[in-house]
Amino acid sequence: MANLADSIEAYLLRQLETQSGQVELQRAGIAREFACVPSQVTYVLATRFTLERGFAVQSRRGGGGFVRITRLVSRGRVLRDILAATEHGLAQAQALDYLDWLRRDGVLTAREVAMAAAAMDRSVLGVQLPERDRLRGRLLTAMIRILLLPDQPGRTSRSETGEV
Amino acid sequence: MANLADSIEAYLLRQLETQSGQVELQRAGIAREFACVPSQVTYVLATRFTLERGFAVQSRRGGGGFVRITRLVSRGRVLRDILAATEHGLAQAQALDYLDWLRRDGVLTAREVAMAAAAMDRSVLGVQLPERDRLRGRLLTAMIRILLLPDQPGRTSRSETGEV
DNA sequence: AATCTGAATGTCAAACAAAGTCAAAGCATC
DNA sequence: GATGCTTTGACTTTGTTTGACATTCAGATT
Repeated sequence: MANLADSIEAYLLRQLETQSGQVELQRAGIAREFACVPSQVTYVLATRFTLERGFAVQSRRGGGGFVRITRLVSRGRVLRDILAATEHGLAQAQALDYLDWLRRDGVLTAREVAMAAAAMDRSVLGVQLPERDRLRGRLLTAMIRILLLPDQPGRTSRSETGEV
Repeated sequence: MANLADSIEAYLLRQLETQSGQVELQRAGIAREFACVPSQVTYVLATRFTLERGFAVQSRRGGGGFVRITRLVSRGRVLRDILAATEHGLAQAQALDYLDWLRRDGVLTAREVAMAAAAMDRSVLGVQLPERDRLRGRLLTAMIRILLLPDQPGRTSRSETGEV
């Protein structure tokens, strides 16, 4: 248990504990504290602070750059099932079922469902079939995930790469 | 996130808020207030207060010179541009600008914007570049179009179930 | 009128500051 | 000894800050 990645993970979890579920840090700063290369931190984020484990990571490069970790509000098992199922592709009919379910559960509004459904329509996706279902899966995952963030980060200007 | 450009942007947005949508200032003055070079202000104006984001910047040099920022209003054009995006394809940054626009204009809620933005992220789309922008264009068009259709669910809450 | 002058803003590229990627090397574990 | 996590580092990409220099304008002076 005494490996670097685990230590960094533990440290970040502690931070998340004290701040309430959201922490903003500098990759290089953490790297200095743990005397390791910055990409080690990236590794920890990529392997430990994933969607499946209930975290979202956002970041920005350049001067004043940062990495922000957010613990998602859990919506229980069903949601997790959807996210899991979704990873390996998703047929249109299935997607519609999920959306309907999410609406009844109060996770999504009717408008949001309409939007998501429109986006996942096969004619819109365009790609050919094995890949199409995968793309649809990625779309639904991404959309649900973002809505699970406790507080919508009010669009900070430029890109802010999504990074799981 | 304590970088200069963001601070200046925030300051200017506050100004715009108090004045109703139009503010006139001196580049050198702002620069003094923030203890930075004047061109820093130019940078902020160039990256944040663009036409795409719904601002117009006018200025005059020389004695009595000034910089005037105006917040534009006109949803017609944006919608038209968006719907046209299907054909031409749409870069991610451009898409975000459109969304932000629509939110300020009251067409979309913050959640809807977040959702659409998540769906259009390059990492989610996955496809390679010439096609990726086209796909993004189709997505946004489809999502917006569905909301514009008559007899779609209206823009009213989903409240009671509260919290994401 | 024409010119001078000083007060503004504009431009552009270089330096700086982050974070992201990816593959290769290192280490456990079965 | 094959497999799968970790660790490292070189390189890339994105975003910010600075400064030197150019341009433009209003008003004062000829």
